[in-house]
Amino acid sequence: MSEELSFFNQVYEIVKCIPFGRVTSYGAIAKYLGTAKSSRMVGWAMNNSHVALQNIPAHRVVNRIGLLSGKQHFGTGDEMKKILEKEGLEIVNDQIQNFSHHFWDPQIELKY
DNA sequence: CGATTGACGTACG
DNA sequence: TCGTACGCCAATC
Repeated sequence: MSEELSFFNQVYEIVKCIPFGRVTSYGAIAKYLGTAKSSRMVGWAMNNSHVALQNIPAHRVVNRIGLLSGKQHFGTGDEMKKILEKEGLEIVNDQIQNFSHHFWDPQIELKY
Protein backbone atom coordinates (compact mmCIF):
# COMPACT_ATOMS: atom_id res chain seq x y z
CA MET A 1 0.00 0.00 0.00
CA SER A 2 1.19 3.51 0.39
CA GLU A 3 4.48 2.62 1.96
CA GLU A 4 5.97 5.87 0.80
CA LEU A 5 3.83 7.74 3.26
CA SER A 6 5.48 8.82 6.45
CA PHE A 7 4.90 6.96 9.66
CA PHE A 8 2.52 9.61 10.86
CA ASN A 9 0.63 9.62 7.59
CA GLN A 10 0.22 5.86 7.68
CA VAL A 11 -1.14 6.12 11.19
CA TYR A 12 -3.68 8.64 9.98
CA GLU A 13 -4.71 6.35 7.14
CA ILE A 14 -5.26 3.42 9.47
CA VAL A 15 -7.16 5.40 12.07
CA LYS A 16 -9.42 6.81 9.39
CA CYS A 17 -10.18 3.23 8.32
CA ILE A 18 -11.47 2.27 11.75
CA PRO A 19 -15.17 1.45 11.26
CA PHE A 20 -17.95 2.89 13.36
CA GLY A 21 -18.31 1.37 16.78
CA ARG A 22 -14.89 -0.26 16.61
CA VAL A 23 -11.72 0.51 18.52
CA THR A 24 -8.05 -0.35 18.27
CA SER A 25 -4.85 0.19 20.20
CA TYR A 26 -1.74 2.24 19.56
CA GLY A 27 0.40 -0.86 19.70
CA ALA A 28 -1.73 -2.62 17.08
CA ILE A 29 -1.21 0.24 14.67
CA ALA A 30 2.48 0.44 15.44
CA LYS A 31 2.87 -3.29 14.98
CA TYR A 32 1.02 -3.13 11.69
CA LEU A 33 3.51 -0.53 10.50
CA GLY A 34 6.35 -2.76 11.68
CA THR A 35 7.40 -0.59 14.58
CA ALA A 36 5.80 -2.30 17.53
CA LYS A 37 8.10 -0.60 19.98
CA SER A 38 7.34 2.81 18.58
CA SER A 39 3.83 2.84 19.92
CA ARG A 40 4.58 6.19 21.51
CA MET A 41 4.88 7.71 18.07
CA VAL A 42 1.35 6.60 17.32
CA GLY A 43 0.23 8.63 20.28
CA TRP A 44 2.23 11.58 19.05
CA ALA A 45 0.63 11.20 15.64
CA MET A 46 -2.74 11.43 17.32
CA ASN A 47 -1.61 14.51 19.15
CA ASN A 48 -0.78 16.11 15.82
CA SER A 49 -3.79 14.55 14.13
CA HIS A 50 -6.03 17.40 15.12
CA VAL A 51 -3.49 19.72 13.49
CA ALA A 52 -2.91 17.70 10.33
CA LEU A 53 -6.43 16.41 9.77
CA GLN A 54 -9.46 16.83 11.95
CA ASN A 55 -11.29 13.92 10.36
CA ILE A 56 -9.29 11.47 12.42
CA PRO A 57 -11.46 9.43 14.78
CA ALA A 58 -8.73 9.34 17.40
CA HIS A 59 -11.35 8.61 20.03
CA ARG A 60 -11.48 5.07 18.62
CA VAL A 61 -7.83 4.59 19.48
CA VAL A 62 -6.98 3.63 23.03
CA ASN A 63 -4.16 1.84 24.78
CA ARG A 64 -3.82 -1.93 24.80
CA ILE A 65 -6.05 -2.41 27.83
CA GLY A 66 -8.88 -0.32 26.42
CA LEU A 67 -8.29 2.55 28.79
CA LEU A 68 -9.12 6.05 27.58
CA SER A 69 -5.58 7.24 28.01
CA GLY A 70 -6.05 10.36 25.94
CA LYS A 71 -9.50 11.41 27.01
CA GLN A 72 -7.99 14.45 28.66
CA HIS A 73 -6.69 15.55 25.26
CA PHE A 74 -10.11 15.52 23.62
CA GLY A 75 -11.76 17.84 26.01
CA THR A 76 -11.62 19.01 29.53
CA GLY A 77 -14.52 16.71 30.34
CA ASP A 78 -15.60 13.20 29.36
CA GLU A 79 -16.03 14.11 25.74
CA MET A 80 -14.20 11.07 24.49
CA LYS A 81 -16.25 8.83 26.72
CA LYS A 82 -19.47 10.36 25.48
CA ILE A 83 -18.43 9.90 21.86
CA LEU A 84 -17.55 6.26 22.39
CA GLU A 85 -20.80 5.65 24.23
CA LYS A 86 -22.61 7.24 21.32
CA GLU A 87 -20.90 4.68 19.08
CA GLY A 88 -22.46 1.91 21.11
CA LEU A 89 -19.48 1.14 23.31
CA GLU A 90 -19.72 0.62 27.02
CA ILE A 91 -17.34 2.71 29.10
CA VAL A 92 -16.88 2.13 32.79
CA ASN A 93 -14.31 3.97 34.84
CA ASP A 94 -12.75 5.36 31.62
CA GLN A 95 -12.29 1.82 30.43
CA ILE A 96 -13.93 0.10 27.47
CA GLN A 97 -15.90 -2.96 28.48
CA ASN A 98 -15.61 -6.01 26.23
CA PHE A 99 -12.65 -4.28 24.64
CA SER A 100 -11.53 -7.49 22.95
CA HIS A 101 -14.97 -7.86 21.43
CA HIS A 102 -14.91 -4.39 19.87
CA PHE A 103 -11.23 -4.55 19.04
CA TRP A 104 -10.39 -3.79 15.42
CA ASP A 105 -7.12 -5.30 14.32
CA PRO A 106 -5.63 -3.56 11.25
CA GLN A 107 -3.58 -6.65 10.47
CA ILE A 108 -6.75 -8.68 10.07
CA GLU A 109 -9.15 -6.12 8.65
CA LEU A 110 -6.75 -4.26 6.38
CA LYS A 111 -4.65 -7.36 5.82
CA TYR A 112 -2.11 -6.13 3.31
C1' DC B 1 21.75 22.99 20.97
C1' DG B 2 21.06 19.49 25.12
C1' DA B 3 17.70 17.55 28.27
C1' DT B 4 13.00 16.24 29.17
C1' DT B 5 8.45 14.73 28.02
C1' DG B 6 4.79 11.97 25.91
C1' DA B 7 -2.59 9.64 23.64
C1' DC B 8 2.52 3.04 24.80
C1' DG B 9 4.36 -1.48 24.91
C1' DT B 10 7.55 -5.12 25.83
C1' DA B 11 11.19 -7.19 28.56
C1' DC B 12 13.14 -8.45 32.72
C1' DG B 13 13.40 -9.43 37.90
C1' DT C 1 1.66 -12.57 39.11
C1' DC C 2 3.03 -7.90 40.00
C1' DG C 3 6.43 -4.10 39.82
C1' DT C 4 10.19 -1.73 37.60
C1' DA C 5 13.24 -0.58 33.63
C1' DC C 6 14.07 0.42 28.99
C1' DG C 7 13.14 1.48 24.07
C1' DC C 8 11.22 4.55 20.34
C1' DC C 9 11.28 9.10 17.79
C1' DA C 10 9.62 13.65 17.54
C1' DA C 11 8.41 17.93 19.70
C1' DT C 12 8.92 21.04 23.35
C1' DC C 13 11.30 23.39 27.23
